[in-house]
Amino acid sequence: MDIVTDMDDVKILQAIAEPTRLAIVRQLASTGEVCACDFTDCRGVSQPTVSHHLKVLRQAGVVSCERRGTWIYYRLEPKAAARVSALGQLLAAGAKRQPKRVTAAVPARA
Amino acid sequence: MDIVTDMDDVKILQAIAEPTRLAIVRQLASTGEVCACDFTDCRGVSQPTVSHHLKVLRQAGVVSCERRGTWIYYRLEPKAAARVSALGQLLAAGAKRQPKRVTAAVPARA
DNA sequence: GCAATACATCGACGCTTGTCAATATCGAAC
DNA sequence: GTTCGATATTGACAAGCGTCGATGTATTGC
Repeated sequence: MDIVTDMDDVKILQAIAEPTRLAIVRQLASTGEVCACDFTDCRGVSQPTVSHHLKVLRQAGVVSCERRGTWIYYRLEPKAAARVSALGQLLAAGAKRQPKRVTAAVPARA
Repeated sequence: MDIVTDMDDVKILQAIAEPTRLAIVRQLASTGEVCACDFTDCRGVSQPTVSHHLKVLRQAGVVSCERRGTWIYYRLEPKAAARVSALGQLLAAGAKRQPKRVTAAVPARA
């Protein structure tokens, strides 16, 4: 029950690749835990829109929530954060690699 | 000329958040440099579609290309890779943070 | 029970995106 | 210059996405 596919990565990235949702995630990363009502106030979007974005983030496994009385608190999901971190390091390592040129000037398939 | 906004991050994430483009980027990260024609073969999409995806990645600053004769070689752009890496580490650090609970059980805006 | 608050869902609307067939452009080799 | 292979661009289409107003659900406190 721990298999993770590439499609999960796409889902996570899609969830983060939107201005409002990235702002939400950034706020969660800096604050640790945020009440849903705080997102509604800080961004210039309506309450249903915030709720929709939070649902997208939830379904992608980027955030999780916990109800405490009237309020619902959101926090980052470590597994998703780890996936993004791993991908970032993969890309950074790949970009550092110097163009090898070992493969002559001919495409791989020849 | 080195200012980088949050919108750039969104652009980069949007570019990567698509199955075919993520596969392209992953291949670039592992191989270091790939000819455009190799993408056309490996994925189940047409040549114009690959060209379109490469354009999106180029405009987002995720990849750069260099012409060598008939072929065009693509590679990862270090700056974009660094941005993804930085965001990933930010999220990982934010997710590790234990729910503080210092803010009682009342939302921030009170 | 009722009213009030916080959040989710629904339905509809424009806008964007991924895809392809057709066509154009560019460089190499003859 | 012409032909050929590699890549880019165009135009069109369906599908997906972000947004909001209206409405529904759930919890608290009276």
